[in-house]
Amino acid sequence: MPELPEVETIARGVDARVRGDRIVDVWFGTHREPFKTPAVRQAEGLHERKIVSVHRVGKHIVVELGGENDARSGKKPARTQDSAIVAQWVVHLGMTGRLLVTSPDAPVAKHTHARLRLASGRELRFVDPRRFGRLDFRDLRKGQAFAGPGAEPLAIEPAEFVQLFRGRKLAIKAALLNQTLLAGVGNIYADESLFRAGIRPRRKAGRLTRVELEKLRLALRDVLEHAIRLGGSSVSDYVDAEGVRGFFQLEHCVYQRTGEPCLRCGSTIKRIVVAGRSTHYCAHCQR
DNA sequence: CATTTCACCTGGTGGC
DNA sequence: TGCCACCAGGTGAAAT
Repeated sequence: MPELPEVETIARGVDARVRGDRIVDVWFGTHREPFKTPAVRQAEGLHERKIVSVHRVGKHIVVELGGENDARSGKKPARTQDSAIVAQWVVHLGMTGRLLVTSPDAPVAKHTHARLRLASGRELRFVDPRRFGRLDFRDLRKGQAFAGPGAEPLAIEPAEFVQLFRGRKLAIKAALLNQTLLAGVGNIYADESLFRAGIRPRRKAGRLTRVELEKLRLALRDVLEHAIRLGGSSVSDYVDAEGVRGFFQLEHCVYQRTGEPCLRCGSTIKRIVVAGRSTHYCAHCQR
């Protein structure tokens, strides 16, 4: 489901609704859980924490947590140092994951794997039919702070961008999808940015010129920023934290437009497979 | 090490 | 209506 613009949209929406709230009850499903940290340990760590903020790192959603969760020992939670971040809940949505803020009496969707009841009465729910998503709890006092791999496509400078691909023999499309190089780019925005930069997906990453790479960096940044403004791409079932669809799918130039005319030159959009992923491009506009 | 392939899942779609 | 093949926005382990 989600690439950088969708994850950014969701993180902003969740942040707006749960920032400052407190987790008062935690429920995890048990059926082959998509969890990095065992559900029991996550539930213990999340209980009675304050949600300080929610933001995006690459395709990950990081929930910053404060407060002492000593409710289990019967003591009242400490209120003084609430805003100091002591832990993180890291959510990766995989292909079909959703992070939803609901009212407590909203019907529980099939494939709901986690429910966090909040002091405000709302619930934060993780739903993921395909179970490619991951949930992870990190205790900062144990030095487990989350650091996403890869550079941020919205912030990377020209020289660093060039350096990422130097000497690499893999296809530029495959390189864009590699999260340890750039974090957050997936299949849609790889295809769309390569179209806008006029570069064929199968070109070897290390053979691109400095000028081409700068065109690509700017195309990627523009496409991602534009998509964020439109709330992401709703290709099948993607929705934001409120269940609202995005609109960038209406602006796709090549992605899932196989056989249709190129919006720029009119020639037919082709579909090939690169790095095991379907890849869409215009053979006339991309060289 | 760099790169490629494939398994992991459920669900939707379109052909017959 | 049903059955089946194929496709799907992501990763990371295993193979090359």
